[in-house]
Amino acid sequence: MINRQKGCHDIYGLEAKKWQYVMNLIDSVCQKYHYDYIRTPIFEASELYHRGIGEGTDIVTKEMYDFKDKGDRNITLRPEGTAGIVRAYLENKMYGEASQPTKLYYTGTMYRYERPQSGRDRELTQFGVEAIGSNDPMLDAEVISLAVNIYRLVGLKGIKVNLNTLGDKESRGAYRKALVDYLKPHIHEFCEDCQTRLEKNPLRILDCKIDHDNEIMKNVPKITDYLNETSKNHYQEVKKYLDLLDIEYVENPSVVRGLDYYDHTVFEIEADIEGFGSQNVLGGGGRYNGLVRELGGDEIPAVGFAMGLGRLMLAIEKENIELPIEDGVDLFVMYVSETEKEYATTLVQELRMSGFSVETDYMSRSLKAQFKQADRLKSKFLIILNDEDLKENRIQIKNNKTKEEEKVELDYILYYLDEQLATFEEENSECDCDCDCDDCGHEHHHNER
RNA sequence: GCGAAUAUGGUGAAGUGGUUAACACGCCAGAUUGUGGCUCUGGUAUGCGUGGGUUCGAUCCCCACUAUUCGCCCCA
Repeated sequence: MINRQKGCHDIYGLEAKKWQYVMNLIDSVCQKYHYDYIRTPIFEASELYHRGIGEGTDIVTKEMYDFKDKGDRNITLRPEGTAGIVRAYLENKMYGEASQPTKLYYTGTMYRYERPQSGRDRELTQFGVEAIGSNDPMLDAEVISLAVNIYRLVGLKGIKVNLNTLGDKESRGAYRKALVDYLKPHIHEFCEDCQTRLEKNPLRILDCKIDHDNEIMKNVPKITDYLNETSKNHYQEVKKYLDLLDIEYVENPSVVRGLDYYDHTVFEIEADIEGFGSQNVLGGGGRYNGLVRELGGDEIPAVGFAMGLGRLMLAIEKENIELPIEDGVDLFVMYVSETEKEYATTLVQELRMSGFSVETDYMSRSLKAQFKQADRLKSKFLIILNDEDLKENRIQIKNNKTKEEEKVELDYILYYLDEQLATFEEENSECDCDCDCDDCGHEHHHNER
């Protein structure tokens, strides 16, 4: 017996339906925001990530799935989406297209060699957007609002947006220097990791959980004091547009992000839900004005985010949100004799081609067991074939809710079923939630408790 | 990479150093000679993660390994 690999999952059944629902929601929201779908390869040249994500980052130093292919090329399974998208943007010269900025979205699996735990897998699915070619702060806000609105639309309540800015290169350099100067005399009091961070990536010390409560951290220099005019303005504008968009956020100077390519706006959206695991960041992103150049393009600004869909699913589960999932079938066709079975074969196909979702028996079940199976599948109507009826060119159709049965002439089956299903839907679509909304058409759902 | 917990049938889950390892769900059949969902009756399962050790005897005790889960680190 061969088992699934560590940190990977088989998604099927009800869970798979939930995924499909969320994916569809994402597609429709992105369409409204006018982001175009893009699909890039799951593996890329290793160098892309070394240059794109940053040589010193944890992802690159210890979490990448990389290997040599038969042609001796260094290959890496993508650990994140942005670098590949920017590569595609440059390679396909999207900057030359008439419509700018280039707004793209993707969903797909990413791979990181990590120790799995709640909310963290080796194969993870991310959804993300990238808007390349504009430095407009309104776009920063749009990207954040797109993420927030997706969480809102699935019905999540406990989300919190943490916002910060890293400033441009100049500001960040000045801040970095001030930070190192401030921390250096005390660094021996910090944890081992922070001691190495001081050299490699001092900003990361800000979100260290171990040293967070250290006295010294209370008076640590703030990035906001080191922003130059352009950086300060950009940040102010982003906040202005977020307010206009009615997106709540918390300014949190400890949000620094783990990938090197970020500058200016950075944000993280965390789950504020009881019982959620410690990996509570649902999504994050920001501006990365330096990345396109880093990967060989011109100086082209960009902004984006990514969210982990596995964590989103976890959040949906923890908040007991019931997604409006369609399951079950319209019709179950039952038969016993061989001639009935032959008729069932063609009837089932005809009904399916006419737009109904239809199931039948493949297990040589007794009639009784077929009734059970039909119930399990939540079949709305049952068709019970009978040689006697067939001789008289009619079939028996039973409403599985009211238990009413009717014999219907073969010529009228489609018409009859269309009509019956319509009234069935109507009778069973009454909203049983106790909300006060006017138009409870089940387009939305409610998770008030 | 580090730490902790767990490992019993299709599923959930009791339990014991010693004849046939509970119970529940599920599934199948019958009561109901072609109309189920409730009920009752019966049936079902090559099951104690793998490899060693202690013992007359191990699912139970010890060791190792593996896997899963949770946490650290880091990230989505």
